[in-house]
Amino acid sequence: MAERNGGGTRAVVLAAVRLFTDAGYDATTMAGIAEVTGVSRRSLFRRFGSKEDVLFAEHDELFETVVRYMEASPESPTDSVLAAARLVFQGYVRDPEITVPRYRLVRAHSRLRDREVAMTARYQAAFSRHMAEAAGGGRPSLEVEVVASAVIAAHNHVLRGWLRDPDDDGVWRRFDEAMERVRALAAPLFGVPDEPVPGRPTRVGRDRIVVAVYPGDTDPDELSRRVAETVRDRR
Amino acid sequence: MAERNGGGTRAVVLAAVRLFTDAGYDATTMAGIAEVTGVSRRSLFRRFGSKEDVLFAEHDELFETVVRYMEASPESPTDSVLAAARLVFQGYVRDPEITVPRYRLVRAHSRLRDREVAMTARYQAAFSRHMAEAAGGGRPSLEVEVVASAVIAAHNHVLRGWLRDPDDDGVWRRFDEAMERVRALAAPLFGVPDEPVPGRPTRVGRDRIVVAVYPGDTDPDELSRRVAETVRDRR
DNA sequence: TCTAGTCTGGCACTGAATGCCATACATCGG
DNA sequence: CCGATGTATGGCATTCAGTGCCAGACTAGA
Repeated sequence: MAERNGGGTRAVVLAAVRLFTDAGYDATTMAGIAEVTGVSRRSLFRRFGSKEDVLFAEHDELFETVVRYMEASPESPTDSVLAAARLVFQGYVRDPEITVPRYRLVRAHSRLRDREVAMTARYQAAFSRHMAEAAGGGRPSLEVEVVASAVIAAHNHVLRGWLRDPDDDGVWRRFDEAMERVRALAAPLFGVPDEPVPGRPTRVGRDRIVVAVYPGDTDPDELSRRVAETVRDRR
Repeated sequence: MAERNGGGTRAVVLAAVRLFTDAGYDATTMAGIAEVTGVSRRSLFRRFGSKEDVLFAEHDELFETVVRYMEASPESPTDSVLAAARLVFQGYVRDPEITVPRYRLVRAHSRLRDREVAMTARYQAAFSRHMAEAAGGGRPSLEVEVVASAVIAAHNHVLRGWLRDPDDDGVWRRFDEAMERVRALAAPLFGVPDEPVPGRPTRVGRDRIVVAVYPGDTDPDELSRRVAETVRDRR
């Protein structure tokens, strides 16, 4: 047996990441990780479940944390989802020692890429569920799922930028901007009672935004008349 | 050696699906599939690559087809993406013999679920790339990625409904409605030059839709005046 | 007919993943 | 202090996915 040193989970993950990046993911065996860390091969499987899960162990913990946080959040469903996304982002940015090399590995191996994608899908599902439950339970509506996917897409867009250049300073500003744009996108979706009927302007959101949707060939005078009418009605 | 019958790829897939649903995915071995289909174990791996890929072989073909179609499409990038999504949907609906039992398997096994999710992520990436190239190349912008994710989310929303109840008639109507809503969502994102500035109405899309975004407390008269003005300008 | 290229099956091997059992260790009631 | 109980660990054996290698069958073309 090798010497007893790297017992901590995080130490094992770090050692594994180092092996993966140095020798290659496929070339690194669980026996090799066992040898380096001093943890037996069998125990590695017990603690992490699989070779991939060694690489994503930290991320799994993050997921648990974020979901618990989101479900306990007192804010509106949209706000708690956005806050949760911020937590996820923070989980990455705060730990570049693992997330950055992992990103490189993920880009190179399609199997790992699938695993990473699956993680974000889990977040998306959790976000959808959270918003659906706040909206009275049942299955997530189309709007809810679109918003959840938009949050994830925006998150990943900014995140990938950071992963390519972890020294960039403006990440947090860009992240918050992206989330604000998603919020603006989401607002009309939730405000519309049934569906955005073309030709019928609809006041949306208690006090934030008005959105009007018309066929492009609507007569301008007729259009402005209808808009004014609707806005006045609900004022 | 077993008798030489199920040589065709589709026949192999169907046999495998049957085995998976009858005996369970984990309990079914590649040797078992080889025995039933009369194709040798070695050839199964050569043709499909892995056990999972047997289940998703048809889907991989579909992906190739859809991407080729989309890239050759003469329509606007948004339209060709929506048409591509329609093709994907058709790929599912037209082949319930495989897609429906696969859905059940995917729901039960997290590994297969990850694989399924990875497929939709591939579509999303292809959609993003297509729109990004049409917009002058380079990396996909935030807007492009959000729209691609919304298309996928809407597609999956309707698809899951159908997979739960494949006998439902109204699928295509609901699919087209969902896509129209995504189109309405996408229009303002692409039409606005920089970001959706509150208070400045913007004409979007050559001849389809007008969307105006304002702060909720905008004076109704001022609002209708601006809308009319903008619409007239670009007419 | 000979040949080059392609597809297939059989065989052996690596390595991930799991079940089983024995052991070390910590915790707690006596 | 000690035995009992629960838990984490290591070692061992086994199954099975996945791959490299080689031999034979089949096809197309000179």
